[in-house]
Amino acid sequence: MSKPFTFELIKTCKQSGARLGVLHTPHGDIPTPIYMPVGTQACVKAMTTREMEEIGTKILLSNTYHLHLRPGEDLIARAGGLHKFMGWDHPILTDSGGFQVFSLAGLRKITEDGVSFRSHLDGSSRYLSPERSMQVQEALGSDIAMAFDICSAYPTDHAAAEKAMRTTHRWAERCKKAHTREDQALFGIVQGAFYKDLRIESAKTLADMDLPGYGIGGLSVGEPKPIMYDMLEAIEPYMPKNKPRYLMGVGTPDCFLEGVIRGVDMFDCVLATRIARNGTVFTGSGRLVIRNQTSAEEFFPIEEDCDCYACRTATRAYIRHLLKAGEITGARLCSIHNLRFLLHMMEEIRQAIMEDRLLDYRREFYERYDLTRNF
RNA sequence: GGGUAGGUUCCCGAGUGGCCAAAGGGAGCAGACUGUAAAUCUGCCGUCACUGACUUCGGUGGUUCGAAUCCACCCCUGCCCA
Repeated sequence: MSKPFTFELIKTCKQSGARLGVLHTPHGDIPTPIYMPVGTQACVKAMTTREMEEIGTKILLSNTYHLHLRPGEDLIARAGGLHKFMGWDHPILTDSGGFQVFSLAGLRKITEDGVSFRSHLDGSSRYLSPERSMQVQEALGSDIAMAFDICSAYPTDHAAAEKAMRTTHRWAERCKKAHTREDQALFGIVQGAFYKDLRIESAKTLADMDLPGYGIGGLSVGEPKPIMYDMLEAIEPYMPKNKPRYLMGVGTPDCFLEGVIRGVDMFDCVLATRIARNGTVFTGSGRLVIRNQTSAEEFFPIEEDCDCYACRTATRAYIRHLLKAGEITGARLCSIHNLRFLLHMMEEIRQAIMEDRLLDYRREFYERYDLTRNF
């Protein structure tokens, strides 16, 4: 019934080397490069699944850690799986919980076997391991499951980064062994912090495991962007050509461009929806803090040429008013716009790759985009 | 007319002799945000020549080394009684 998971590399951009492909999953095909909006708790904050479809979302991300704690994977399994539970009949990727272990530092203890931590909800003692993460993700029934990994902070010394990376590799093997669902792909995650030798070793080690796809983790955790780009360039030659590469947690317009040019196929990021709720929107000329006074009497859309619902129906002045008044619709309109902005940008990037002119596209983009109004 | 409670910085509201330019909210103005403990968090919020000075707590005058705080009178507001 369910098609095997495959990645089809359609072409590489003659100008930039960027990749154009299609990911075939049991819940549909995904064109790459792709941006995956994040719906941590089985919901992209402030958005309905219908709206997610309307803005052109092809796949979204959800989270093992959060859903395990609440409502629990068993309940979701009884509901018929995550797709049915949340009313999303398109592809879903679940993160393994590895990043939560990282971002909730202080509440956890990492051993060779796994991680014990305290629930941020009620303080109860919890335990996650590669096997447990696989078990939860299989119960959720996502199309793509991520291996349970260890994400190092920036900066981290070489020895600690190496140790975390080695453990991540062993855990990836354990994930592979524990993973049983044929209709779910398991992606490994490249680690190695900010050391090229470690990154390369990680890429090679994971490539040898012959997994259906690979995340690039541990980046965008506070390091300068050039360092992140260096890491991408270092591992690119060692990443399997016929497997999708997913740069985890990255989602600014310039990072999309620079990532795609360095061989990345997939991105996810909470930034778009988070800054939306906090009153900031993406525009082709840079970010706009629409919550600020300067937008109070701007009786025109966030972007005249944007096709999103917010830009078709609302003015900046109105959205600012809603945000200031604490009306949830303000956050919703900004979320719709920001997600659409990134999804649309990826559509343009794919088109540019198709036409072998991604470097031209990048130049044109930067001509309009004010990098001092970036992230 | 009598009694009573009160008038504090944009708003609400603490403060009742020095540690007060004055708690705490709110509003306002900014900043942060990249595999979401985030519709969150942080900063500013009397003026200026800003490690100091000046103006401010209904008004005027007084007591005191020193007053938003005590006294006198006046103005205004709420409530109660006639």
